[in-house]
Amino acid sequence: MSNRRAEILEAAAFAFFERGYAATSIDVIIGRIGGSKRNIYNEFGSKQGLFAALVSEIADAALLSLDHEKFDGNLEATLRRLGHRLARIYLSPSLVGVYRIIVAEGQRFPALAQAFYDKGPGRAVTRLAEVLHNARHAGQTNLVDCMTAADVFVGMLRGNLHLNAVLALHANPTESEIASAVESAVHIFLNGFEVGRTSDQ
Amino acid sequence: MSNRRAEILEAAAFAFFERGYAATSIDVIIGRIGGSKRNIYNEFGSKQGLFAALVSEIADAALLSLDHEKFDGNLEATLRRLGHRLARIYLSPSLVGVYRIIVAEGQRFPALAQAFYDKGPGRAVTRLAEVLHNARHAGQTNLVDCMTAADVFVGMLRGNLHLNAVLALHANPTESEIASAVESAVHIFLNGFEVGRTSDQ
DNA sequence: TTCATGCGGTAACGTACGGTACCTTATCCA
DNA sequence: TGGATAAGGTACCGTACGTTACCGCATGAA
Repeated sequence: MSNRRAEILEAAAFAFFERGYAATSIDVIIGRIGGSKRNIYNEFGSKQGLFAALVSEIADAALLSLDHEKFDGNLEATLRRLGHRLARIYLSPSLVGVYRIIVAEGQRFPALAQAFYDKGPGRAVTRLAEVLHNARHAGQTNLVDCMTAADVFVGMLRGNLHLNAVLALHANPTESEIASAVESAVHIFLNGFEVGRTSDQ
Repeated sequence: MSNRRAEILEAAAFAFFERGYAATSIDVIIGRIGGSKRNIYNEFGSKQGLFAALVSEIADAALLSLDHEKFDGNLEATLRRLGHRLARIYLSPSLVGVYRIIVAEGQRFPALAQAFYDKGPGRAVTRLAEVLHNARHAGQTNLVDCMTAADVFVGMLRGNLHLNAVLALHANPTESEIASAVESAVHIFLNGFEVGRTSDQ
């Protein structure tokens, strides 16, 4: 894991995220950090190999922090905490960038799309399903289909702010926007939209 | 609105959806339907112009059917019907195709991304907010923030199946998968996940 | 010190792209 | 029927890309 390798990956991320996969040239990437294209071809073999390494690295690193999430005895608090973390991950520039390109190139690189899903959203769903499973064992819920429930919750979180981020319609959601989106998701997930809703405005 | 124009747009859609914007050449598009590149450049001016026309047309046509949706006195039934229609729209190959490319190119064509959102997801949210507003006037609900509620509901629907479709991980969701996703979304939106949940399995 | 080995830089190759100049052909009005 | 006008086809231009051949240079062993 040389330093040069990391340097190349960082420059590649910057370039790919800015211009997309097809529109980014090896020359531009190497132009950012100096040196020659041989650096890239010696290390990654091809443009495709460089991109695959980048996707793998970013998706893996982004979701890693979720693995330490545990059910702490309070389902609502756990959902809120996990939701916050997940929302922040999904809105992080690097994951949004990878998402954009994977979406565009998924059909041409099916293995990459699958790997991205497994390391990213798939892992989030699995992790949440485990949390819900533990909560059921602790008597905090009696829902049976933990996997579907996790799917829905993760989908809600992604739906709220992710589309805007992905389409680059708004620069950055504020902290309070994120908090409010997570709050809505948790509340609806547990109670539905109306029941016990704090009537704002 | 000549026939030739429609023919070009259809071929362009096919090519763009298959290979992405940057990787699709004018030659390939015209190769599908015969003739010469002058047809495209006379009608659309540039590759960008062709793509913009395509996005506008597809996003506009896809969401058009939503404009006839009305609140019919039963909120749950209305949500279910609107949800079904929306899910089908979001999963339609043409909208998935446009979404893929818009996501990838949104940063370089901000106006296109905005237009896509306004004609697509934005219109869906607005339409649903109106339905909820009417439902409130009819006494079927007392929720106050119709816009946020609509946002969440649309997000839930998108979250469930859309990601899989967009990443091309599964060929086509079955009718029953769509129905079950809509059912989950409606149920959770109204009641939360557990309350009164039909215990499947 | 010498020689082998492998990496880094340069320059180029072959290809393919978006766009256009130019010529041909069809269409339409008088 | 004849002439003008627009559209279609062909061939090409300049450019830029991914990749590689080739060469110099540093490094480490003997």
